[in-house]
Amino acid sequence: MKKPTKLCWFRQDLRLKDNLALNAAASDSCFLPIYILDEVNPEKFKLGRASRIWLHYSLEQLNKELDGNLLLFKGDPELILAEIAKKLDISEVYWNRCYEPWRIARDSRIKEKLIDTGIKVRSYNGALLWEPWEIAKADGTPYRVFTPFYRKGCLSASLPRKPIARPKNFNFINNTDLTSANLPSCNLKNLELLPDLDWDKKIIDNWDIGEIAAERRLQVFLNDGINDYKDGRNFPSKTNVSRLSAYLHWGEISPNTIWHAVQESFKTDKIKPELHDKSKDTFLSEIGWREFSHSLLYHFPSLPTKNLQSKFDRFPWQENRKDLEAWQSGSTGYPIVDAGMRELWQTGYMHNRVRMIVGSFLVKNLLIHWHQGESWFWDTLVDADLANNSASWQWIAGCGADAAPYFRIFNPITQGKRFDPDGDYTREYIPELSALSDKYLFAPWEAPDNILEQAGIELGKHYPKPICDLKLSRERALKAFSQLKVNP
DNA sequence: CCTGGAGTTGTCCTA
DNA sequence: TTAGGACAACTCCAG
Repeated sequence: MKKPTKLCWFRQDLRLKDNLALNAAASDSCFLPIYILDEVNPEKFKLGRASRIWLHYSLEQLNKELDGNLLLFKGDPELILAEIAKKLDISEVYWNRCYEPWRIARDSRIKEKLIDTGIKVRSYNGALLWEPWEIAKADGTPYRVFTPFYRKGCLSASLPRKPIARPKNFNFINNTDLTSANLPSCNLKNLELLPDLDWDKKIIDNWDIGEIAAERRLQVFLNDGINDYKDGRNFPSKTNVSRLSAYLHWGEISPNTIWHAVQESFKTDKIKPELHDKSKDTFLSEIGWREFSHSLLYHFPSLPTKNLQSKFDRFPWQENRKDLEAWQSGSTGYPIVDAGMRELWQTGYMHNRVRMIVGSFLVKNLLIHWHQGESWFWDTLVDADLANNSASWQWIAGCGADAAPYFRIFNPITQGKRFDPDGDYTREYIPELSALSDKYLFAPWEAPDNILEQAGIELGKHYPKPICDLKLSRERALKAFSQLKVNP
């Protein structure tokens, strides 16, 4: 009699460490690890281009860690899993849960089907510190404000589970069985995840992708970044942010691993305890924001498409192709905005402080709908995440949960001066302005002609003139927002 | 049901 | 030069 085979379906948990589904599937007997690229079920939110690049290299790494035993498929998981189960006599199927509404629907369908055919199915929490349905107010309804969600909901709930070790060894299904089953698997190249243009080269130059790289990144952050996180995180040229977002999204590191590693690293550190504690708490609360976004998406599945505050449905957004393209390409004429948008295009990432600046600029100064920003970020960020992306765009637009008040309109000149005081970040991404002094760096149109000339800049030729007037666009936004008042 | 306090990240004007 | 208040009103949350 053949040994029963257990299947581990990798999804957004591309790691061996702290992977509950993997440990369950690989505990004994025969083990089959698979990944399925599903381009059938997601309707609106198919993977963006940057995400596809990241996924390509993540799968390559994961396959390496599994000694080349990861099977890849492309298509509808429901059909593929049924075929594998039938051909290989699969007895048990394991995965870690995902929380996008379309995945929840798909996975419950699949679970039901598999159980119907007599297969044992188990799913685990591998992506969140607390399940969205566990955190609720006393009356059972979900939180809509971050602070009570985090302090009362999360921190007073059970402590996050400690990470578990990776399985010691794998008993992969043998090759003869696999070959004779003739599964419709394909190689990495056939998944066609890489774009036609050379864009991916720039992106991978900036990142080491995969589980091992994620752990290294965490160590770098714990050694250098986190100590001055509270203040340093606001400065895009400093190295105080973790840059773990993409790894977290793809599950190359678990939030539990990060949470407990941070706690541990502070236990042993005796320098400047009060500052450290503030930095520690601030960083952990950012993990809390990730939990909050996922909770919002879970309880309000229309978060990616509909204003959480429906009074925003009558907001007078402007259609403006030209302005949108200027924003996307980093040619608005506002250096800190353009630096951010170019960082995004060149690296697949943007520093959080700058995300807020470019978001505020799009939504408030240009009055362009947050959907446009959301979808550009979705396409170009390596950390594109449905929950974080939609919750954050709604937040900056003012229509989200616990959102920024409407009068909070970032001034790109002030923000540039305050958070990039030496201009290092801005000059890195806008080299054509590098010879311009700090004084005019964030408002080059204010520089006298001779200063511009000395710096070798002709506005409108080497660098664009600003596409809108800050004062006027601010007033226009305030007026637009005032139309939403319930009792004018 | 009522009530009081509070709500990630800002800007601008005025004294 | 700098510190403090206005910018509005609303909803959320907990006691």
